[in-house]
Amino acid sequence: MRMHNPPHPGEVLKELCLEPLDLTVTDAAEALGVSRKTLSSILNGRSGVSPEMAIRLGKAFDTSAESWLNQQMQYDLWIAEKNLQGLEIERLNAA
Amino acid sequence: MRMHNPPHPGEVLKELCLEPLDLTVTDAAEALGVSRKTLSSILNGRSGVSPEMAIRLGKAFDTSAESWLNQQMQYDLWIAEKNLQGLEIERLNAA
DNA sequence: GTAACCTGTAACGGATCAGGTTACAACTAA
DNA sequence: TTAGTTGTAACCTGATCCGTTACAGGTTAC
Repeated sequence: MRMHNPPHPGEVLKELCLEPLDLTVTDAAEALGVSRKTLSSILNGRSGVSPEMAIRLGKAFDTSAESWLNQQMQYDLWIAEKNLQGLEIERLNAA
Repeated sequence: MRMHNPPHPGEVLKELCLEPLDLTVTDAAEALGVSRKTLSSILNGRSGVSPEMAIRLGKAFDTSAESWLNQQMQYDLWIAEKNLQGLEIERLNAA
């Protein structure tokens, strides 16, 4: 409800990390210790940021792994909410 | 680094949601719209809380889906950090 | 033009995971 | 004994992460 179309973490990664440093996908992937395809897939929004990838990003860019996973979470949640649109679930918590 | 052994969300779910309401696994699973096995698997720490499950939990127990996913994230991150123990990644952020 | 990169991506395969159904053994309570 | 609850094994489907290899298209330098 809160977030309208949260950005895919890959966009943020590209705009805030790779582009400012003029890093090529190839070089960044090598530095992160993953294949070029894996990083490219994230940058183009075809894969999510896994916990392990979040740790790699945190170490490489001196950020917190949590911040990357939080972005991924917001994105996944937004997708899931669209998928479960109209789902009715009875309230279980007693007053 | 911060969290020592964060609890699996299933533990929290059992202790804070099911037990206080005397809810059986069978009844809760039915109310959530998932199979008994799926819920049991989460409660016993054999499955994680997916984004869709987080939404179901949020609706059923009047909590935020984010809170469930955050717990799952902390747990996943803790596991991933153990798996990547000793991983060295060169710092890429220019000063 | 040619060579050297960088890039996205298709096409494999492997591993893991969420989720379902069915079925069974164990336990508890009426 | 009978009924309800529970964990879980077995099996299936679909999705996702990651890897390698290979290709086509782009850019840049010579």
